[in-house]
This record gives sequence, C-alpha cells and structure tokens, in this order.
Amino acid sequence: MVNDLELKRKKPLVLEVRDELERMILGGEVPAGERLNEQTLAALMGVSRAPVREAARSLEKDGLVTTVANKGVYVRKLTLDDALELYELRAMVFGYLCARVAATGDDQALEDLRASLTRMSEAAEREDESTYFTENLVFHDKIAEAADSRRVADLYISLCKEVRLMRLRVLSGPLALEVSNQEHEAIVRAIESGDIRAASRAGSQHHLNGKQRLLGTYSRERGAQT
Amino acid sequence: MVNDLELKRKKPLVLEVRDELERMILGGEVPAGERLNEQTLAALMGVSRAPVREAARSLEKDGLVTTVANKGVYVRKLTLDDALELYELRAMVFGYLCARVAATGDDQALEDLRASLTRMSEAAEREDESTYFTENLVFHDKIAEAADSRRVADLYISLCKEVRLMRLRVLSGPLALEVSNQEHEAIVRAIESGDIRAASRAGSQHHLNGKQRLLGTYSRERGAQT
DNA sequence: CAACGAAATAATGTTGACAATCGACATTTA
DNA sequence: TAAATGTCGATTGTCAACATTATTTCGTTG
Repeated sequence: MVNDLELKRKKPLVLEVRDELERMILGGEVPAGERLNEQTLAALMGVSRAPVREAARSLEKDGLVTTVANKGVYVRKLTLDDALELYELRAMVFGYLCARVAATGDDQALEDLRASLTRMSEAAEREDESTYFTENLVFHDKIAEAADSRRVADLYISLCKEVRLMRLRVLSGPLALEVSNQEHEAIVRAIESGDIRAASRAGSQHHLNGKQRLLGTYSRERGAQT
Repeated sequence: MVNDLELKRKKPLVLEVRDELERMILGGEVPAGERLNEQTLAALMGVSRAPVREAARSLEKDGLVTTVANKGVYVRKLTLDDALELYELRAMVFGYLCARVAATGDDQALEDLRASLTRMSEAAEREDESTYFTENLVFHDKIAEAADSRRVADLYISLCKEVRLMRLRVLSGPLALEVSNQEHEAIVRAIESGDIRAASRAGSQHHLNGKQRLLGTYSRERGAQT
C-alpha cells in the first residue's frame, strides 16, 4: 500500500520514516526479533533505501532495534533481566529529572502537571486504561521537558520507549491505576514543596514500584519467557 | 580452542571511518563547533560519502556531534552547564555500575581492577599524567564491563567520551593524581567488601568530586583572566 | 551608498545501481 | 551416509550521480 509520505514533505524525510518505523515497532505491528528488510520497507513507504537505513540507525540509538553487520536490523527482543535493568536505570534518571524540576520551580510546568494529574485521575475512575496510558506518557514527558536538560530528557524518553518494547500492560486492573496516580501525586507534591531530595526519591520510587509490579506480573505468569 | 576472530580482521568500513572521526574530534584535531564537510572527509579517507554520513550519525548518538538539517554536522560545543549536568548524570550511572559489580562479585574483574589500580599508583608517583590518564580510562572501562549490563555500560562509555569534548585536564598537578587514585581505591574496597550501597556511593562520589574539580578549574581560570 | 533581490555556488538530501557478504541448498567425496 | 565444499539467491554495504536547500556573490535600484 502506498503511503502519503510524498504529499507532506515538510519534515525531513528521514524523520517521517523514523516515526513511521517507531510507530510500527511500538504499536506491535512488527513482532520482537523480526528482521526489518530495507528495500521492502523502502518500497512500502515509497522512498529509497537510504532514508530507511538512516532511520533504522536512529532507532538503534534508542535501543528499539539492533543491527547485525551484513545481516540486517532486528526489532530488539528484551529479556526480563534487560527490562529490570531498564527499570532501575530509568528510575535513577527520572529521579534526577524530578529533582531538577523541583529545583527550578517552573510555575507553568507545575500547572500543566496538575492538569495532567486530574485527567489521569478521571481516567482512573472511569477505569479507562487506554486514556490513562497515553496521559501517563504525557505526564512523564512534561516532567522531562520541565527539567530543562535536553540530554537527560532525551535519554529518559528513550528509556521509556525501550521499556515499551516488552508490550506489557503492568497498569492493568482498576486498583493499579489508582496506586500509580497516587505516586504521581506524591511526585508533584514533592516538586511543589521544592524539596529536591524528596522529589528525587518520589520520582525514582515511582519507577522502582513499576519494576516490582513487573516482577509480580511475571511471577504470576510463571514461565512465559522467550 | 580455535579463535576465528583473529582471521576476520577486517572491520566494517563505517566503523573504521567512525573511529577515525572520533579520534579526530576527541584528539582535538577539529575544534568544537566546527562543521564536518562530508565530501571533504570522504576524499580524505578515500571512501564515498555514505560511510562518512553513517559514521557521523553514529557519532551523533554518542553526543559528539550535532546534526542540523540541510546544513551539516557540527562538532558539539559543550557549555559549562552541559558539562556539569554530564558529570552528575555520569556520577549516577557510574554509581549504578559499581553497585552491580559489587553485587556480582567477579573475582577476575577485581583482580584486573587491582592491577589497574597499581599501574595508576605508579604513574601517579612518577607524576606521569599521560599514562595515568589512559590507565584511568581503562579502569573505568573495566568497571563498566564487569557490571555485565551492556546497555548501561555503553551509556557510561558514551558519557565519558562526551565529557572529553571539553578537553580539560582536571587531573593536573601531582596531588590531583594521588587524590583521584585514592577515590579509585575506595571504589575497589567497597566492591571487594560486597557492600552494594557503599560501592554505589563511592562510584558516584568519584565523579561528583570530578565535577567539583572542574568547577575549581573554571573559577581559577576566571580569576586569572579578570 | 545602502538595501534588496536574483543568480551562482556549494553543501546536504535522495536516488538507483553495483559490489561484497552471508545463509541455504545442492553436489561431491570419503 | 555424512561431512566437506561449491554454487546460487537474497540482502546489506558502498558508490557516484542527481535534486533540493542554504549560502554567498554581485548587480540593480531607491
């Protein structure tokens, strides 16, 4: 099928291809471990191989694919250990970001965070997991942006995408949404109070709790490892 | 046992180009902020633009260059704030790595670390800054490898390269080498004892001290100039 | 003389073609 | 039969040429 990439050429072509590939991977259209054929993808998107190739390299930097010389790029397959490490690393980085937000004290950012918090709370009450999920991403992105540290924010966003490779919905069940949002609340409170240490702890604890929830999910499933 | 790595000495061309570019940048042959001309570099290395382009994108992922659409790639110029953030982030990540090494308790790795420590100590006594500098890199790399976490180790190595963009010799003066190596000693002791928290603290403190040394360097230079 | 604008220049972005490489299958040989 | 080897097909790696975009130059004009 021919995509409409040729029509809207405002963004660099590589970015269009990159975003499309990322969407396909994170959306689960291509399964983990699958090889990405350059010319097939190029034909699919109506471009040549070069942009596809470059986009794939860009995705590699974000850890979404791995490249094997003379063989191709494969959608990265995460082991449980990989995921656990990612959770820990992400917890550290997020704690750092929260601390920075607390230190800067951007009122506008705090207002946005409060609004996001409210939307998540409403979604939690409605048990609307899908809305909560996307709004959750927005919340974390906002903190990353508010920290005013491009380098670390990019790393954090990258780590979040990487985790999504596992395609696990740890935030399932009505209680999980409430618990998760209470942690968000704690983060915002710590930031508001300007307590840097508390913000750091609340931020990293949030993802460490996510790690525990992941472990809980796995121990319940007991043996679905690839 | 047969090691076929010896036979296949040929590295992919893009890696050759990448290493060469990295050497030129970290070695200071091209100043910060300078634009890297694709076809000039291609002609210089006797290859076409494609590998150069790909190598440049690879360097971008490590933060050594920044790419501007339709304009080119530029050697990244670090501000003092950038550098300070990098020191903090690196401190966190290195603390994590040290903690993991302490947790695994690899005897072979510890032996290597001890040997590296000795070499640094000898270099410090001879006030051989150059040898100390390179051995220092080896020491930190060994810890990164011993942590057995490819993803985080790569991040750490990348951060170290990024810092080197500033090309500051904070480890100057005979006393600095001794102090630095005492911190290394503390790290190894903490790892040997298996105390995970202590290893994490010692590791991150090492780079936080480096941050302070950097600040000291800057305030001295500023004072000398004004 | 300054300012504006269009052509010339030079660089990156993109393309299609060619070469190198790897895995699979078939063939040969002990 | 099974191991070793040769060949083939498919895919990535690399290249040179073309298209597009940004910059510079220089001539015109107020």
